[in-house]
Amino acid sequence: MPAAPARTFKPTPAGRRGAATAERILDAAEGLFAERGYSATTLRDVATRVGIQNPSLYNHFESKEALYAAVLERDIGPVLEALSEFLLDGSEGSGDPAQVAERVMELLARRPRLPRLVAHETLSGGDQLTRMLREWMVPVFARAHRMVEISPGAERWNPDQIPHLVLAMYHIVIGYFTIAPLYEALTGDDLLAEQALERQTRLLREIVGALFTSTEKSAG
Amino acid sequence: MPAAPARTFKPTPAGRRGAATAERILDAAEGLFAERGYSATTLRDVATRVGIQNPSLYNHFESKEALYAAVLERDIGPVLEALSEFLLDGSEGSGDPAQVAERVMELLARRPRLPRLVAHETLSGGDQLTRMLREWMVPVFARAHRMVEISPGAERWNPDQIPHLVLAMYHIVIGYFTIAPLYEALTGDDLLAEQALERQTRLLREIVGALFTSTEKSAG
Amino acid sequence: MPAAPARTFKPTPAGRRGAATAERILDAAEGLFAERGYSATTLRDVATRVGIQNPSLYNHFESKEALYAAVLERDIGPVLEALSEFLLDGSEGSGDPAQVAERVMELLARRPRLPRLVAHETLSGGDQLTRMLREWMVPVFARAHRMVEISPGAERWNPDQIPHLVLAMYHIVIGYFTIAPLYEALTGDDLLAEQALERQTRLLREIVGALFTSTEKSAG
Amino acid sequence: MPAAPARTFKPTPAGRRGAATAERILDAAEGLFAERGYSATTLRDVATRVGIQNPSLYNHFESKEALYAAVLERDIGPVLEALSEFLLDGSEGSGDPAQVAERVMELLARRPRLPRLVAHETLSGGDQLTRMLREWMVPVFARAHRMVEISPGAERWNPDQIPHLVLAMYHIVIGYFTIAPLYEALTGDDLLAEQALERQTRLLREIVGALFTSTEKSAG
DNA sequence: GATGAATGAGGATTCATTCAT
DNA sequence: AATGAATGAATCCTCATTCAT
Repeated sequence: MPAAPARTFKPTPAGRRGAATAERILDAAEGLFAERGYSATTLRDVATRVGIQNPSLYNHFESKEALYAAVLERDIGPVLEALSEFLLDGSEGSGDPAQVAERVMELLARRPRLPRLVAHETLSGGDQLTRMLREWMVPVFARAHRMVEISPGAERWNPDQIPHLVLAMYHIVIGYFTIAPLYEALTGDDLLAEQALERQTRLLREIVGALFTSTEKSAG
Repeated sequence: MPAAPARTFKPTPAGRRGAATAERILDAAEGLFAERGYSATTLRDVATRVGIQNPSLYNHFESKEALYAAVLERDIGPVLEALSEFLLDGSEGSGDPAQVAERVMELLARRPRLPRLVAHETLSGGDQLTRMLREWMVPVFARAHRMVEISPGAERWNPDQIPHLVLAMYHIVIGYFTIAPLYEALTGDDLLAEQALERQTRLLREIVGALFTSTEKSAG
Repeated sequence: MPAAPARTFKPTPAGRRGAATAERILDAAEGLFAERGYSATTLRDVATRVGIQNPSLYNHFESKEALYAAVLERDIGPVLEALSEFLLDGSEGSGDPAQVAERVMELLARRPRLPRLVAHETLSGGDQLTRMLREWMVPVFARAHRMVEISPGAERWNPDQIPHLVLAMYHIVIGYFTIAPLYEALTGDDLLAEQALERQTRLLREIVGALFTSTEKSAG
Repeated sequence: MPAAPARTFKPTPAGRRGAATAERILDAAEGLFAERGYSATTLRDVATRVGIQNPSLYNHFESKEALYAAVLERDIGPVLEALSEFLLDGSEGSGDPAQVAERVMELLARRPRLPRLVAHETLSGGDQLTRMLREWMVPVFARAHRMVEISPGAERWNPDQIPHLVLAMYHIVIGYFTIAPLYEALTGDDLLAEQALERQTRLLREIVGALFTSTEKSAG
């Protein structure tokens, strides 16, 4: 991981507006990487968005790749961490798919660009960059897998379908955020608006309810 | 390397070389664009994969963008067309979500790189290139929307949830194919293997069944 | 000089409109070279203007340079030849600057693109291509030089001014045709229209009259 | 190699290298554009002549066209400005064709590459680039036009010949400088040598004298 | 910490030319 | 005689990166 001197404290070290430069670079980069992906994003774009000259980026990050890694880490890290925590610490509801879904929606709603970053990453293939993702994804998927196995309606699923089911849930969630910009361009509706997010959360709850609940009972 | 129908019988009979060059270029480009997306794909890569020199591409396509458009058209066109046909002709089962899902899986299974192309496209934003996608997506989504509205169990959903529901189904399907390479890299399992595809189809059917079926009755 | 099989006789060897292809190529090339000069003219432009495919040019001319040379030869050749003839054969009036000027105007008026070709050539420097020009220019200039020397009023000029004087006349004539397109773009007036050409001829005659006439009076 | 003020005292003190790089680029470009015209000049040639790597040009000019425009502006601007000033301020002699001619010769003698630039421009047609030229040319020509009208001897010319007359003078002047390199290649004489320039100035004065002087006698 | 200048590598594209058909 | 396909060389330009200031 790069030099990312994130979390400096100096409150705007003179002349600098708002956050420390490194942070502002991360913000700009996050936006651009999320919009266009890694290779379609140029450092000049990033610098321009920050309002600095592009060589200045190198005072904060060793390379484009390092910057990208820093963005991923900053963004994905906390979310996956929070999720892991919730899931693995056995917090209340951590075993209930519905509550997990809700929690994930909550987390992502606050970082709506993250899913696009992840999507770009997973699309662009399994290079080294994904290492981080892998490290976090694998255990989370494993946990989700177990969660499904022990959920009420588990008997409904063939064991070898469970990974597919987990993937399906994953795609519903990630895809929703990912497609938001295009959806807005097409329909004019903002999927990231609070109301829409609530609708989606409710939908998710219902889907989970329909899938992970003992059919007979839940119906009875 | 994909199914690229390269290696025609005659091992390039020295001279008739360019027989179906355009087609071979499209194949190569399809693969690369699907793997890496537009901007991460260089024309040199394409040319190399075809086994020609990169300026030769210009004998067949006017520009990188034109090549990309041609790939999209060749790939997406027929599938969406087939789908539209199926959906709009009122063919048998065209109103049944389960059968539609099945049909879509069938179509995509034969062109597994297509979903990645679409994913790259929808991710990279609403440029002009997506026009084609839009033109096809919008009516298909509209149709899906209507289909849900009249499906049994429709009363379970809030009207404004239906678009979300359609998106969810869309993402389950597209996401599955999209993540296949990464999934294989992570777990060793090939989601595009016949068995896996069958599992996914069955899963889809069950999900659809669970979601688009009158609850009371199915319960009763 | 190239293979330029100019002057074929076959009257349109089947399917071909109008002149033989080689001639049509020369026409197109003449126009483009005159407009844009050698390096700004592409063979594709030429071919397009002829209505053929650019490799076909090579059936008629060995190379771009050969084509250029052929154009120059076809265009400049006859004019300079006619001029030389007129000048050197001692035709009537061949020693009278006014009549020479008139004759030159006459010749150029019929080939108004020629001066631009010459201008491009003389501008683009003394490469090999100019050889032909040199071969023709030098004797003509020499002749003009002598003509001035023996003209009435010659005593008005310093001997070492005579080359300058010849150049001046040359530039008045060549420049007039050369600037025609720009002039038209700027003012809307077509310098190549018959009336304008007449005006210019008259002007030339008067200038020559004023410069190459015994100055006894003006001196007296 | 031209007057390029390269080789500043400090032999490029390693680091401050780029001192007046932009200026040196303009010098090099001026030379090449004047020699060969726009499209025959490659940026690599320019860079090589400057002694830098060709992408470095882009640190100083946005594109080849921008560089070209900058050259034109730097070169043509001041001269036309000086000329305009002289002509329009009613400076002493600004109404006297002979003195104007002299002044122009003076100005051009100091920037002998300028006429070639102008010639290339006027030859290569009326693209946008010529805008600057047009803007300057039109009023200057208009002024010259008026000047001729009120000069003694004006009654000798038909009103509609006056533009032709102005053009003729223009071509004598511009053509002289333009043909210098070729002339030297052909004859060995350098038209830009001081002596030659004086001869040409004198010639010009005499021509103007002969043309713009009350001709009562010659007419009578 | 910021930046102007420089650059090697590469990227899309054009061009003149060749060759087999 | 014409052309579709192919190509080496070159062109303009971009990009990530370095370095001295």
